Amino acid sequence: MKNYEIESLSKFNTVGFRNDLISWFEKEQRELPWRKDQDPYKVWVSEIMLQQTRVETVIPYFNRFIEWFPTLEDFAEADEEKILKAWEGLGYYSRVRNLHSAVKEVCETYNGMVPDTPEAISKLKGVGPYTAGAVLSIAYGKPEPAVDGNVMRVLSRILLIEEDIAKPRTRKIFEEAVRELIDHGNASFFNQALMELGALICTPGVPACLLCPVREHCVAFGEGVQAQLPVKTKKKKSRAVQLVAAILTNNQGDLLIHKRPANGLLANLWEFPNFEIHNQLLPKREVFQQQFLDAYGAKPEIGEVITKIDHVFSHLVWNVDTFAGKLDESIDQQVLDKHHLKWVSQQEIQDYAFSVSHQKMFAAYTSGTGI
DNA sequence: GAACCGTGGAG
DNA sequence: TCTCCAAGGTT
Repeated sequence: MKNYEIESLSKFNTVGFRNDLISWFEKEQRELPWRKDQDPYKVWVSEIMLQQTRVETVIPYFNRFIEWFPTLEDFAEADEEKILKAWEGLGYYSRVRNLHSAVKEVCETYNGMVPDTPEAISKLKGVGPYTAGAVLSIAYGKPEPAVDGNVMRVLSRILLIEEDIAKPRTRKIFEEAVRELIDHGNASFFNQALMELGALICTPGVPACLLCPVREHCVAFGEGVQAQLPVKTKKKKSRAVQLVAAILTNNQGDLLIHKRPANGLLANLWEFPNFEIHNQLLPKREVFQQQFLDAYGAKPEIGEVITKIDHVFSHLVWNVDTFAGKLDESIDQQVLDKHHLKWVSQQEIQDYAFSVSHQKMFAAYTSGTGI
């Protein structure tokens, strides 16, 4: 049953479209590290990394990841600190924790074989409808749709679909379209070709239609409306959060770091002690001192601001005033453990995964000059 | 369904 | 500077 009839699909030259699309892909596809073989583990890792992330960004992370964890078993056995370090700077860190959990599940429940059915693979943590279809088609050749932003943009133009692609329910319309169009003999190339076309030719804004291998099939191009598609409503703007942070040293020159909670923003990553500023009545230095004292029972000496950081997340902004300071009085080990605090040397700090915002603070601290 | 969850690059 | 975005998923 379908609740949306795609007008142009009845008289659409499906076979011609498939052939033109796949022929183009065979000739023009980029050489990418995850295309060297069809190891389901590597395909899976690449698809998770590529979620909301550009190919050029992913390439070095993928190569290092496979060096560190060549097989599914290697990754399953890795500790949490190491997997977060492998993901440091990539963003959306729940991806790697979910992947780790799912890979361990595959080792225990599926004897180390990545599932090859939609039902089984979709139950794995972090594997949604797109990733399920991508792994099934690319690694196993199964004719399952893998509808991402590229596919929705490309098909919205080819088939002149004007549904709002920002709405979750719209994805189902495109999945139905792909089920009609997909090449059952080469689902892997068909799905990859749709995405590659979206990345290289059928781009947002003004697409390169003169270079497009399937423009004769494209309804939007025929009507000259390709630049108006896809229809996508805007997201609302993010809120700002004021923070005060400090890089604190003790008498041995060690640095105080804090492990973030297991859930929420930047979960399980390390950071320098920081607090949210709710009301701006006191100088920020004193806000930090007071909050630190209330939280941990010690009062640091705080120097000058070493850097002001505006860090943009997907749905909020941090404005962080960062100080350098000293903490002469020692904090009891039990208190450190309870609050997930730790003293580390400047050498040891390299082994801990930090968010980019805190890497910026540390860079300002080590460069000494600040600002 | 809307909000949450990162980052860096392009226009 | 600002907006949008890039191979989404979870709650």
